[in-house]
Amino acid sequence: MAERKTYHHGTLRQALVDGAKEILAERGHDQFSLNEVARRAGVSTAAPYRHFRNRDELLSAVAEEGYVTLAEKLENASGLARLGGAYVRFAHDNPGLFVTMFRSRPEGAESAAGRAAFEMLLRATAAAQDSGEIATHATPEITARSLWVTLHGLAVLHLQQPHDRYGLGEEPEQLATTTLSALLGLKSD
Amino acid sequence: MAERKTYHHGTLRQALVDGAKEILAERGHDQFSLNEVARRAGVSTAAPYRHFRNRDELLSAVAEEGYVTLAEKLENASGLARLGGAYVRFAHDNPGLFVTMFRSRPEGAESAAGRAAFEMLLRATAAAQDSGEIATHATPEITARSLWVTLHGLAVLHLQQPHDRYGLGEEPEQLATTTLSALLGLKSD
DNA sequence: ACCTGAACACCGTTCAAGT
DNA sequence: ACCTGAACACCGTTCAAGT
Repeated sequence: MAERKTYHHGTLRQALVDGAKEILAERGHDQFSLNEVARRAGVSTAAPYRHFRNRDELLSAVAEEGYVTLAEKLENASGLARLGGAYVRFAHDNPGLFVTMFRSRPEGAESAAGRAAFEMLLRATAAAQDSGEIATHATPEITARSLWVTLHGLAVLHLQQPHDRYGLGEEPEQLATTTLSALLGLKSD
Repeated sequence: MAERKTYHHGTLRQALVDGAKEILAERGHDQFSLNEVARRAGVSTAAPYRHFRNRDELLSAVAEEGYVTLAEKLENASGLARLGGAYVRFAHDNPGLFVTMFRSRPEGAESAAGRAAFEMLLRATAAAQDSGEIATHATPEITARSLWVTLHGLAVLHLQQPHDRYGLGEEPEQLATTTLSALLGLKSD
């Protein structure tokens, strides 16, 4: 807990992560540049390499924070339909961050927050099965995983084709409700 | 239909498309380089710009051929489970091409082959509804779209996490069957 | 310990010039 | 009409050198 002093910057590492998030929000994942992150932080292009092994490792740190935020959003949603809506909403509101989260290769250990997000979906699935809201022979794990897969596909395709082409709706919440309803016969509320 | 002679190359345009496919298969979408395509074709890095406006337009041409191949694969599959298996199998066997297909922004007009692929899923969905194999209140269009979304999510997540983490299986066909069964109660055959 | 300055190989793209 | 050669701005990454 000793007070640390850094040469030019207080906490360059976090400044880089924050700057990366800014660029992702402004320009998207495809236009992300490590050199630009350094420029925004006011340091040389070599400076980030004191804190991250390479560009991908910085993006992994960004992704990890993204998973934490996503898990928070999901916590505030109850029920399968709202959970699904929150997932697609997150992707819709943070496209660059969302794409980054699912591009960064989780080497070995998996994100704890990412795991926590899945656990929420798992609990909601088990509850919906217990209450008879959804009827499936599959285990809660397999069912929840299948739902995750569906929500992820919905988010990904929505980011590429934001306009409504198949009557699923335009708004993230509507997309999730319509899709889950079509597959599971889930009630909208 | 006049015989055309090109300076150094017979049909550079197709050579570039083919070379791009090779690189995508060898190195994947992230490592794709337009300059390397030119190098492989034995032309200068400026030559591709006689045939494509830019890098993205070449990748769009590649994507279009990918949709044609995908539609062919789907044609040889009958029933929802086999269609789904063929979709995930295609992504599994051609990851670089698959990613390219869903990154290239369809400006205005949509791929005819991509539309044809969806039509096949739509017909299989309607048939499954008619036979009572699947029971859902939703229209065939919305149901088919929801299934497409699911298969796409399955393919995307499988490419990132090829190992079996949730008991859905390892093989593309198994993944599709397990997932569709969990959501729809679809019979494996 | 942390950052700079300068370099390297590479990228996408442009444009005058060659045939 | 089609391609080359050379240039431009930019990228990710490395490394000796500064403080």
